[in-house]
Amino acid sequence: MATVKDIAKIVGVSTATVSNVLNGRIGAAGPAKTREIFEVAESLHYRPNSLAKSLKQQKTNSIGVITEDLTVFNTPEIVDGIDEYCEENNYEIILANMRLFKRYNNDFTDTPKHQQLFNMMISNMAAKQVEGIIYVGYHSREVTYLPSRINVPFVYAYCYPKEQIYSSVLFNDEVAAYKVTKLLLKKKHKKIGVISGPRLNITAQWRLRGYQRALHEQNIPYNEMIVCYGEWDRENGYRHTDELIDAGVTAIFAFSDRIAGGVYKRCLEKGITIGKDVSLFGYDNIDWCEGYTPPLSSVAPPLNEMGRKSAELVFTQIKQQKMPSMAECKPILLNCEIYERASITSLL
Amino acid sequence: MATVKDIAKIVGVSTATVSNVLNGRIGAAGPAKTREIFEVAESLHYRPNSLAKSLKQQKTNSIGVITEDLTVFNTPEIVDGIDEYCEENNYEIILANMRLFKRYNNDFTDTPKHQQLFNMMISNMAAKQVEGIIYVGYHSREVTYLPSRINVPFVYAYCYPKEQIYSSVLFNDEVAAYKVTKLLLKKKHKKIGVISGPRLNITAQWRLRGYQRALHEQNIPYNEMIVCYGEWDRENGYRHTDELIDAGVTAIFAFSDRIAGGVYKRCLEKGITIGKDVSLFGYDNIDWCEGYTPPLSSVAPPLNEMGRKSAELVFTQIKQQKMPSMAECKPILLNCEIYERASITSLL
DNA sequence: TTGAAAGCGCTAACAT
DNA sequence: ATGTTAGCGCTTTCAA
Repeated sequence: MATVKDIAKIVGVSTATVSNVLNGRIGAAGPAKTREIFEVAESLHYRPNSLAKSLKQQKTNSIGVITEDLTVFNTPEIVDGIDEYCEENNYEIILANMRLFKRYNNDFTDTPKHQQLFNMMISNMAAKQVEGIIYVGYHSREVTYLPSRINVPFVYAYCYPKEQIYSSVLFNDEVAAYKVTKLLLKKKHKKIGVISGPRLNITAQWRLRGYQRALHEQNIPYNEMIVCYGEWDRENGYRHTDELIDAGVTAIFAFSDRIAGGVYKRCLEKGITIGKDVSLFGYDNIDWCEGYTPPLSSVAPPLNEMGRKSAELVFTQIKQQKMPSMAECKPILLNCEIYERASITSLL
Repeated sequence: MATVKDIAKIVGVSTATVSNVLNGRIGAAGPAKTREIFEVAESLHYRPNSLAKSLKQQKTNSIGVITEDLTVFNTPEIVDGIDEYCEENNYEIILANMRLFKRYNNDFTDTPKHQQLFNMMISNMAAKQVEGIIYVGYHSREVTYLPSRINVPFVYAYCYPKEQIYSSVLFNDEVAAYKVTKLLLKKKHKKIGVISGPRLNITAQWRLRGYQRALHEQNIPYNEMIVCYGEWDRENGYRHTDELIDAGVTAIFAFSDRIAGGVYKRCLEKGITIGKDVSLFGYDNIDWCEGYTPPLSSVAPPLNEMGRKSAELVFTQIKQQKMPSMAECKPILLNCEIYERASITSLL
């Protein structure tokens, strides 16, 4: 690679002049020399060495992004949002992927091993002099990892820290579930079954709360007999369809699209037509929603926006040159979008 | 951030000694000093500045990964494979995402604008002193972009360059389609319909060739009446189901899982049971294959392996210190895996 | 308008 | 066993 020195030698000026000219300092050299410097730089395919530049300037214009697992379906879209925002602000991303799924055989309990890997990644980022770090979870949850003695802005996306001393960006499950339930109520559904994720899952709990609030507003008593729990998978939906149908629900709110997939399957077997005999709502708005017959109504988390917002927070903190206050570290909850498709119908 | 200088000052030795000790040069200092250096480094939370280190050593231990679009379904898994291999070799990834889809409204013809963006990305990577670059396409195809005057190893993954002067890694569509067809033939299907992607698409053409070869081996004449073309989407599958069924096919080979999705939909409407009345094979092995009723048989491209292989090629070239020969630049075609699920059945 | 020189943090050849 | 020194490529005072 050609260096400023090479150019300086050829043109017969000092490296300082070359640097100044190339960086657009007007009047750094006479017009003739200026042009020559550009020409030589061009012909040598000169590219400033960003390592040297950053080292000198003590500024890298880069932020680190640590993903728990890049291959988990929502992650790339969040990273994309971060990337987009960074590009607009002339920053670059250093990406590190923990590969939690493959590395630990899907064991996601936060073990010391995880903590160690986490520390390593942070350490690496610090070594690269990133000006901020965004930690992208694979799924909305509380993570126990805290960056130890880090002196750069740190933001959690799609997850939140045990202690609220760092910012985090999530989406509002309660409001989304409230909206969905209200929508179903408006369509005259009075008996709305729920197939939730695990009972202890915080996300599931928030969604349930939104569901309850909507019912409450309409003075419909909460009936726990038509609320089922299980994993986030198809199997769960499949298993609980019968009891909900038997209980006489006219609509089912599945807390994930995969769960909804199980409902489709079971209904097909039972000869029940979704969108006619029973209404169905999912959650996540995965690609395949449009692929179901009929297409599945669903809740779309604002993934791209979460990415952008996280980046925005990081930049704000970079500019402020100080850690955010406790108050500023309250998780930011963005709103989801509700997609109404043929899987739901109005009664009457 | 603490530096070697800080440590040196506190311990009362030279920076050289600190550096040597910290880098494990045994006997670089007496046991007492050695221990003290480590202690001080620890207490200062010292992290060597990798910019300075790389600059000095003229070696970054990093390779660049340029994705056409990180959010396109197959991309993350490929990147994951690259990442995995790099980690094993103590290299790191610098990721840059072109965001082709969002940036250009899904216009994927290789325009001058694309070329310009491509050059910018390469240029950026070069500035960061990456030791090699992997370009990850969003879909198997020929790309016209060539890295101009790059002096580091360059490998195309999931796409291949116009001129074969760089390595590329893809998967073998012909062999995969051959295997699928052969499998269906073995199950006594004689009349196997095809719903292909666009007629001019190179991938579609290779798959069709595999299909034809398998038929040819069994002396079954190729019947173009039962081969349909269209987009890679559900609509295409939906539209062509009737004519294939009417033509009396007992099995349908859809060249993408999304196309297969359309077949499911139409069959559901017609009261035809897939996996019983008609067998169905897809391609891509998307997550949702297991979600269809019955689960869709499909072809899984070796994404992770493609990533690993690309990285391997880069490392080989880095070690060789020279550009690969033309012969070495023949595209590497990895084999896909065939997943047989309940969507196909044996006749008799 | 131009350049000399210092220095970012680190390492490595070469003293001592 | 430990230190001196030079230098990676760049920017940036400060001086001429």
